[in-house]
Amino acid sequence: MSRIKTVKGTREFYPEEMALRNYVYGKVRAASQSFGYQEYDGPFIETIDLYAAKSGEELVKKQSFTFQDRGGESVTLRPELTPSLARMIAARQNELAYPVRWWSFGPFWRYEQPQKGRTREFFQWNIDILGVATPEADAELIAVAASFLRSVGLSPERAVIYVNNRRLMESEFDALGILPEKRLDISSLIDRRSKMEPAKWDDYALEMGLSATQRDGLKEVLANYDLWQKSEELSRLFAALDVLGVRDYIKFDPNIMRGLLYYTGTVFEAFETSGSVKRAILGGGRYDNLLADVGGTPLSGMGFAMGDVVIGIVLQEAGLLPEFPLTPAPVLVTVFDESLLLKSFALAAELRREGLNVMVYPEVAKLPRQFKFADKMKMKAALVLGPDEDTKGQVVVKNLSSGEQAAVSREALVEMVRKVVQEP
RNA sequence: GCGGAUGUAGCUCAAUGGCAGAGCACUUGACUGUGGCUCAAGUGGUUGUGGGUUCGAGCCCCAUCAUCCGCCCCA
Repeated sequence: MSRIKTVKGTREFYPEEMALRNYVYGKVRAASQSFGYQEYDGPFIETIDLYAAKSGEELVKKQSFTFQDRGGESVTLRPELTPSLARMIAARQNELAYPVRWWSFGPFWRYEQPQKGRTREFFQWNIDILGVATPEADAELIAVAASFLRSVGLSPERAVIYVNNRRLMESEFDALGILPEKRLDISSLIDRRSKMEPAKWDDYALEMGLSATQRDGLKEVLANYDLWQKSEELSRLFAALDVLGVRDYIKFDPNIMRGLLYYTGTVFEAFETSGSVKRAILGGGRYDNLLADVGGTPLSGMGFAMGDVVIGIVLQEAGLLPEFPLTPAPVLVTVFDESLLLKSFALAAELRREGLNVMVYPEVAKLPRQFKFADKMKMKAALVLGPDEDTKGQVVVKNLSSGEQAAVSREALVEMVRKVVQEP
């Protein structure tokens, strides 16, 4: 059988996958809202200019979904949210109550090669605090991330948030005599270290223009896990994380750089420690020039993002997902025969008016078929309204887990159904 | 953009170059007012696609498409 295929890198959300997506969304919402963050969203399509200015044209042209609309304008399926956020903030820069705390969970598209943990269409949690530049604000946002990890069952033994500070690293680079224009190269050099063999990396560092002395000095810096003590920012950050109750998730790591240019202070990334996914679960940092490209006055902010794909795999592999009900309705009203069809419908309606989620079999069918349906849907109760019950004003309520059943009067029915449904 | 692997039933996978199979799922029955468990029977295939080698190809060769894994990149 030939089917029309899906677009490369997209996913279909069957009810099971939709339940997972909504589960993550729910945990994201709970973590965000418990710290007072407001939900917002931007457009899903934007002009390409919005990204070209900030992210660099190469990246946008090669790795985004861009096309001409019927009016001839180049539009892009959004690859990230930050530029839209910047524009939205700039438009109301003087009216907003600072600090602004905003979060979002929505779809994004990137034209990349799909592989484990990476699709071309994905959902991403974005959360930012704007208009305040203290280490304590950084700590709060990291605490949101940690709260989320805890809420989905990822304990500090399983997930770690690695923290570093760009300013600290830059002063270390300066001390080694590394010129400011080399910083970007050095960042990618550091990022690449874990992926290369030590000897090769040593050579590579020289190719990047470091002297042997500088390289060895850099290696010392990268191995110094007490380096944070030299940074007042990091000391304050860790003190705040401590009282926020999430210090157990945090590790200082001078190797965390987050390649991008625009981070200026705290940077962090969360990883799952034991599983097969090597990619970061989430990551972010502090930036100082959010509104520079969209016409506002500079505003400092701190934010992070988390895609739904990696966290989904991590939770699945760790066995941390709860069992999602297949159907929101735990009760099936069966249909005995043609003459009782509408009475079953009426019975279902009556139960719904009592606030119960109820399905009714929508046609006359053999009872085994109807019970099999209820079973496959993992429903908790099946009701039978046959000729005998109809005459006596009763309904049979069957508990599908235990197999027990009883005929009950219409007056006692709702209570009985509630009782069966509420059993674990 | 580069490299590696894999495409066989709805799903997961078998099958020395020689009759295309199993498990699960599905349908029916054992069971005419009741699901799960068990048993029995049954449906289901252009072996991704196009060429080639061969008496004979799921298997070998070439091309192509797709998927997966990794590299690059990762806002």
